[in-house]
Amino acid sequence: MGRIAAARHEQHAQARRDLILDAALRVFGQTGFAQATMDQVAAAAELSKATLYLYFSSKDALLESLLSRYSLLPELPAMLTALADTPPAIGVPRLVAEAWRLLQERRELARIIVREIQGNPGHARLFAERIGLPAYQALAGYLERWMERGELRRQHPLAAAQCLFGMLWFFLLTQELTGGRELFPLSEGTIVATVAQMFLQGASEHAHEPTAAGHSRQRSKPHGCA
Amino acid sequence: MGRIAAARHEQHAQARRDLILDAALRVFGQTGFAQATMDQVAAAAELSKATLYLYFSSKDALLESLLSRYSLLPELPAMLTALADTPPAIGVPRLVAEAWRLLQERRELARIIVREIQGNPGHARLFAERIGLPAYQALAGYLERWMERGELRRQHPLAAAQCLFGMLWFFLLTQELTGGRELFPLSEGTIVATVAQMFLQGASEHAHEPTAAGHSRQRSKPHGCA
Amino acid sequence: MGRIAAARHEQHAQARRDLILDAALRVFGQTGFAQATMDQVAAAAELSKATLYLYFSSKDALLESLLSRYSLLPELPAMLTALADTPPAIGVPRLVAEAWRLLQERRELARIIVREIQGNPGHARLFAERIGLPAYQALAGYLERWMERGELRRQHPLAAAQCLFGMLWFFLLTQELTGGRELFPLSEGTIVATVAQMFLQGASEHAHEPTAAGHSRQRSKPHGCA
Amino acid sequence: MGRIAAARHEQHAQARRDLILDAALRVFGQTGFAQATMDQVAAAAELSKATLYLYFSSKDALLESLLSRYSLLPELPAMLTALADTPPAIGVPRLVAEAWRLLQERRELARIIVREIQGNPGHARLFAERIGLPAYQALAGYLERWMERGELRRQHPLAAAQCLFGMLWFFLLTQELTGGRELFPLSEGTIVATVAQMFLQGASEHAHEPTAAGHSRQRSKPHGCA
DNA sequence: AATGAATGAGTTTTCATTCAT
DNA sequence: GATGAATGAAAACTCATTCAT
Repeated sequence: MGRIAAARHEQHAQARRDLILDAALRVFGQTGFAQATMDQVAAAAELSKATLYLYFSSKDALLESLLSRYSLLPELPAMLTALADTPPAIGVPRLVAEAWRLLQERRELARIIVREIQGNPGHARLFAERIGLPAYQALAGYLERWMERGELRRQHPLAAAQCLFGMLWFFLLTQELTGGRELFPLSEGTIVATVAQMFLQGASEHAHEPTAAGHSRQRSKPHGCA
Repeated sequence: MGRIAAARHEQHAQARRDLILDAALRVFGQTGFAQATMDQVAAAAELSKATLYLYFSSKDALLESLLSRYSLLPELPAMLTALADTPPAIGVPRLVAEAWRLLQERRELARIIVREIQGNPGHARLFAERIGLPAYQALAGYLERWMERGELRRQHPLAAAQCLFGMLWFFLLTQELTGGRELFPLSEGTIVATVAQMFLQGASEHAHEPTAAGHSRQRSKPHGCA
Repeated sequence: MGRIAAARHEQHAQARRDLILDAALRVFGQTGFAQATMDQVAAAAELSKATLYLYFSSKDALLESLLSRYSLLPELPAMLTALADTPPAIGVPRLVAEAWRLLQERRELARIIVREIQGNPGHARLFAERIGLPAYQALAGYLERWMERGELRRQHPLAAAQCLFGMLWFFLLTQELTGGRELFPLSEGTIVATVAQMFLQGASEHAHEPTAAGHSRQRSKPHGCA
Repeated sequence: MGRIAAARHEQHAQARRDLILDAALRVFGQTGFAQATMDQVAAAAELSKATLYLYFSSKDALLESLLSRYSLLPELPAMLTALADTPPAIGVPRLVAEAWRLLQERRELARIIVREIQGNPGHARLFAERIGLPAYQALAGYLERWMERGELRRQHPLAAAQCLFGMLWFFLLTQELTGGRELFPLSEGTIVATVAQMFLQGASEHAHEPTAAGHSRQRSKPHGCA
């Protein structure tokens, strides 16, 4: 097989893999990995079941590939680099809006991750290392930078990042769960605004008073007023 | 069968159901509902497989019962009633600490809910109505009361409640995922403090300035000051 | 489960195992292990396929059990002990006749052994150690005893034993192969007599002359006659 | 297509067929026909799987061809013609040595024959007619000739031939089975000598006395001797 | 009430075979 | 002539569920 033929070959194989992964994403996302059958995936890919096995050695390998290849928020690091000099008051709302949009688009993958990662240490590690950590670290880096500049309160940057993701994730989850928002009819705008605001200023009317949460770190400003 | 015998009978049946549900909780939580087998449940309950079917008509019915009977945070309404007059600065940290503790205890159920609710509208509705909403509404009621008293910023109380749960949930999730916190080594104290603080004051150093998130609601710069 | 129940239970399980092994013996012997399907075995045992798996964990395990449990000529050692003092001229023909009869009865197992043992070192070793060697050694012991008494020519007793089995085996094989002896229409009597005679006296009319096979052992007798 | 082109064409096809048969011989011999896959054969022939089907219409046809084309001991008739006037005392040992050598070389084919012929009447007939019988008849002819000359005992010549082949075959089998003669460490020389000797003179020290095997044929106590 | 035993309906996986290029 | 790609048909194995005791 000549070089050109080999290249065409690999191109075709890649296209097939993508086609199948895409079908699997839909099917696993819909039905759950364990309940989904290879028949369903084959039907979704419009291929025969046997063909799947030309490109993936087993059902498990297919899931593995799915979790390896796709990522939830790969754009996040770039996004945060672009926003590096945008202060949080502006940057965080933008970030939240964009992340929400992307998560919405990828709810299928998100569903799979949530369901299949638990109880499988291998997948969990894969996820943590390849998807979770990069996103956390990118956001934590941004937050830390603005902590240093005095715009954000000093705190554990990874923990803060998790809070932000947690709110987003949970809204995604409840939107998902309620299928068609019958129960919690929050508009997309409300969600994004609430998360951004909550992340920046919290819920208190009088911010920055010492709480009972045990932060001894004394802060001077608040009621100061010259 | 006399009345007394019938009562004894029902008592026994109830004990059996509980025994089985408890076993199922452990097995499904560990292995996932779909992957778990009735054999595993029977072994965990130290009963024969056929006996399970005396008390639950099917594997699905068992899950159904599990989701119906157990609740994640049934104590929450009572807790919030007790805290009704405790201001958020004190009440929220307490609430967070207690909720975290309870969620930790019930991570098995939490895992099942996360995995099995998705893609099953029936389960989702069940969860939302019997577990989610009560908790949200109890918390939202508390928050609303303190919004009215001017201690908390006015905002959609259900959305705010979701933010709080989202943060907690996500920490629980990541603790779970990473199996033994190798990757995100946050102490329990840090988690609770971070969530409480984030909920109350957010991440900003200078709180309560208008953000770009588009809240036109003008706020009278806290505490006047000239 | 009481002791009696447990015993009844084990008894039943053993009966089932035997039933299945017997069916497998017929099916594998007929069709060959690889070509045979578990459906065929199930049908032969008049059980459902799933039931087979209650008693044998896999198709391979079934074969394994077959080869472990059944033996081709387990009676041989006892037979030879009984014949220990019978001189070869009488004992060997009896032995041959009996062995032929038993092999005929067990041609199914013999077929399986011939086919499945090759290429599977594990099975080969199992066979050699549990079936082959015992038979060889029993026969070799008998032969050696009569070599010492001067009734049999001194030679490698294991090799001699193999010659005897080889002749029997090959007749069995050709009878098998030709299905209904159309091609080699040898009566049972002819076969047994031929083998015994060949083993005892060989084919030569003038026995015991030095052959070209390099037997330096000089023998005096033959044409001697003073 | 001209005559020359056609010839070239046929030549090429024949070369391909041989290439494939050779690969199949190795693969089937190693793995067993049923377990072997066409992929393996293709890989061994360094051709694509589809190409195999250009030259053989099916996997079965390939086996058929194998059994038809190759033969175990096609040299035997010629060998025996050459030895026709060599007396058994010399001829048989030579024959045995040569046959053993050839069988060793063709153990792959021997293995296939042993395994695949059973249970397939078609193959069995093919083998018997094309491979077995010719060899038997050639040997039987040789034996018969020397029976007539009084050098060999009168007996069923086909049966005697089978005895000889049986011993050889069985040694081949056990050598095969034990993989590397760990259990029966017989040298090639011992095997050949034992078989030849056993065939010629049997195992008895005092040959040619009447045995219990029921040979009514009275033998005149070799060479009278008063 | 409890359970050992049995199984039908599926699921994953394999492989001989075909066909467009 | 050769082959990469595709697949229908079948086989091993599983498991929720039933039933006789």
